[in-house]
Amino acid sequence: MAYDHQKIEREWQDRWEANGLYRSVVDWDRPKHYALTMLPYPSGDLHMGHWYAMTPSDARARFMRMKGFNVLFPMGFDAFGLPAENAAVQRNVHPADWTWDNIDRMRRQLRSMGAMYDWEREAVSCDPEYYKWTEWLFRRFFEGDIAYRGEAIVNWSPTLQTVLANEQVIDGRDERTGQPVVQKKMEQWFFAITKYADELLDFTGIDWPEPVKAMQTNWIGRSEGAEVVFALETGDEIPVFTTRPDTLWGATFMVLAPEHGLVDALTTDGQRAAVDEYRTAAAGRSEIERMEADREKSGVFTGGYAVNPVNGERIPVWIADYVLLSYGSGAIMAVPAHDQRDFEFARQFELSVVPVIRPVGADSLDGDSMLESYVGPGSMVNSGPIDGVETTDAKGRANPSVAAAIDWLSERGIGEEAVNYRMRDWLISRQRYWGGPIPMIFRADGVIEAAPELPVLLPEAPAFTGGPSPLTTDESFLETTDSEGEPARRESDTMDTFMCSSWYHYRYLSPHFGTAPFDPEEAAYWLPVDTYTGGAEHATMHLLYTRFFTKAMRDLGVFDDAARVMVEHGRDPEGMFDEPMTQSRNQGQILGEERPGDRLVIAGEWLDGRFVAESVRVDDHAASDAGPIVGELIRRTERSLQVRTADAMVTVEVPEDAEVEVPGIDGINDVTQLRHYLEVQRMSKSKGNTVNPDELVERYGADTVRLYLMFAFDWEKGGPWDSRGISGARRFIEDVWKIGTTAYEPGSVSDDSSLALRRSAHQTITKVSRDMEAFKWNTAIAALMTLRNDLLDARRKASVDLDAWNEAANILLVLLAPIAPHITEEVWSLRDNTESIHLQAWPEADPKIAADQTVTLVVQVNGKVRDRIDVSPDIDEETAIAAAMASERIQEWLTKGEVRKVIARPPNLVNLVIS
RNA sequence: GCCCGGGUGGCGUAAUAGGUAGACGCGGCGGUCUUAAACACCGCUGUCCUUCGGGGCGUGGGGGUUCAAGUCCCUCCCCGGGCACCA
Repeated sequence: MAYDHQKIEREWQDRWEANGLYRSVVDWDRPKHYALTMLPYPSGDLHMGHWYAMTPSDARARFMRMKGFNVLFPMGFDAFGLPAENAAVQRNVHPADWTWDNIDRMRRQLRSMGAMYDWEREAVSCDPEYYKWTEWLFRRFFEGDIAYRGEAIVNWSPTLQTVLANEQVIDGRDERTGQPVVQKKMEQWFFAITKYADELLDFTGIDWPEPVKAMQTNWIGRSEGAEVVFALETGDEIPVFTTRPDTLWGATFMVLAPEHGLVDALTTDGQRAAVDEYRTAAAGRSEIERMEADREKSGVFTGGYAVNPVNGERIPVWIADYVLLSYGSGAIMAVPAHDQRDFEFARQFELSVVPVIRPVGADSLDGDSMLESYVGPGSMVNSGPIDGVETTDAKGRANPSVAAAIDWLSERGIGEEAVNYRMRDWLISRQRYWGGPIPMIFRADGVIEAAPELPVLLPEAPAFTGGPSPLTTDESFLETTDSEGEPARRESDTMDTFMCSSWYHYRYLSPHFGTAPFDPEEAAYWLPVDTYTGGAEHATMHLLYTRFFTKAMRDLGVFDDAARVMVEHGRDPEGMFDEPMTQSRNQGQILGEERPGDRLVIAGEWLDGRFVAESVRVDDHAASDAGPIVGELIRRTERSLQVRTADAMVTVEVPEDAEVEVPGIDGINDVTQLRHYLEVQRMSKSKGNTVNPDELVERYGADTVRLYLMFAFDWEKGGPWDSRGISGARRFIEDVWKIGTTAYEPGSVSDDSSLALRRSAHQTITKVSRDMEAFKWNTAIAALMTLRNDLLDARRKASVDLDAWNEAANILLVLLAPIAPHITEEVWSLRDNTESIHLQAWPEADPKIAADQTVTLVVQVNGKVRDRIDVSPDIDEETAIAAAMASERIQEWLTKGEVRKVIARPPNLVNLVIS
């Protein structure tokens, strides 16, 4: 019987769905496991990256189920977002239609994976049944003072006509489109994520990848120091945050951000023109320009002065764009002697430099002659009350000089200990149509209140122009009445789509629940998520937001009902709602395959230093002297080719009338049909290096594709696709088919052979169990391939008894079931089993059978392997040494010197040190 | 510049606690089968030397600890990711 993957996979997918094999139901008598994969955006087609992210997590969920857990493994769609609006503008389809069509297509493609998703739990974030509760959460956040309206300088994308959160801006560009972002002052909705900064820095009790924890920690950017108030001569006061209050005595000037509110009042008439000019220039400077490396310090003196509160000195106040309004108070005290930026600024504008730290084991510094700031340890000088105090490299109060300064400042009421964060509050307003409406209304009397009725539905027939959001002009949407029945206006902004994905794992529990975001009965059993997998690119956005959401929901009592149900069932709710996901893992990325360019033979002539082609011919085997230019095509445009010849890189111009010949492509050829070199990079349609999973599934079957993806890469790393390697995966699957479906006929059977096969099988159980627990798919499959090799070897020799054969074959099938669910199910049922293989208990290795009968004792002389001897695994030290000494090969080495030392690690190693 | 990963055959990768480097697969080479090719099957495959017993070298470079280092320490180089005038 031949292996027909198409028939088998289709049939089993239908049967599993029909008999509800993957329905998950609360069962308090069984341990639960909530497995979750980051939900996809319904972009249209499933690509290799989806398969790479989703099939291993499916295998993990299946493994946990066979291990005895009641597993919940849901799937859904992150369905709001910009591409739907772009499609609306470009192709005149409604975003909802475009989105739902894509979801239908992706659901079909997802089914072809053979994953164990419980589709009755599916949630789609653009469904009113879903976004009603996103709005509801916004309202709770508003009532609980987490959501607030604030004015701030925001990142405005002219391309997208919307604002973006800080996290969504990378190198001054929008992380999605790569288009520039400008600074703009606007009133918007924010979430007070900074209230949770300290709790978000605490990762105790959650098993998350170290790099993600590090990235979140860096992103939050906590720094400890003091806030000190400087009085201005105008009578105003400016609070300043500093991590080095101990260096206050060395503060010789102050710098404000150009946008700082007190700049106007401070500026003297004589400086006004210069200040205004600088401020205009700074405002026009894009974020990208401001971040250009090695920029010279720029700034302008305001003409105003402040008083250093620790010594009463009059210090000048400058403005400069190296001080950011968004960090701290937008003002700094400058200590040029001990801060490199301040030092550069001081030298640039000839401001005084006063050292207050004497370096360890060195003379006092000289402010006039020093060449760079000093930031190392030493002792305080010129610092009045803290003179002589030691200063170290430690941060905050752990540094004695900082602690002394803070104490002194607070005693006097000049300043106090303070903590500052790099992270800003989360800006969630988006000037878009295709998102969850922010359920707020602006009353005629100026009061802002929550919409009384939810959901606030998106209008169905928006007018898309490609310009500003259609919601801003849709009167039928905007006109509403407030809680007192008076006319009012709706908020026209929608919510950042990261809001939808911050709580979807709760909606999955009960996607149709009508009275709360989730059913407390389900939540009490399933929460929290036990295993969460996805891409590391979400480390500082999605994964930080979702942690914040859970904590805010907890504090607003959203989980109270679930906690009560937990108690009823004897489960302690303490700590259950502090973090959304207990364990998290990241998969790497599948990149495109490297591809050589065509080998070209080009005829033509040199003209003004350029080569102009008359004919271009593809010939993979052309000798390097077959024409004037022969080499690999590296890059091409419509009229020029870059060719790497044996010794040079040549740019060839191809006029329209040049003759192009590409064998295998009929008709008149042109340069665009030439294949250029492609290095390893991300798969993308425009580069033409995508691999279509649907085609591979049709040709090889989902089981082979799943197996290959899990075998060929270190899952956490990913790497470039290699189209050749998949044949090995297919061969393995076919061997499993043969092993399982072809009757085994024992020949001259030996107990040793039978036991050896059983040993191999039981050792495989141990390895595969350990590897699957740790997401090490490649080594789990390598172990299964070894067992396959042993089974094929046993069949060839016909030397094992039937029981041993069957036991090993069954173990192979059951261990492979999570990775290749269809073929294992089919073979299992062909072997006269009536219950699904996916309901079988995960096998336990019998240590007696798995134990090796002999092990290889390595004998080293001076640390180099000189012989190997088979010995019993429980050999004692004395016997091992004796066996080593007795070896003929070792005897020879022993003649070369005297044994000085013997190290024995029975049963694996004996090392003889001779000299 | 700072913070994380990482560097092992032609390629993807593997190596619980410092103890046989290269498991497993791809590719390659040789053979069987075939009129032939493909498939399948069998064998070999880090590298150099070899009297075919074996020996030298080998995990980015250099140094160190140890009986023993891919693994630990110091230092440098390269690649990937994150952050970056953060007071």
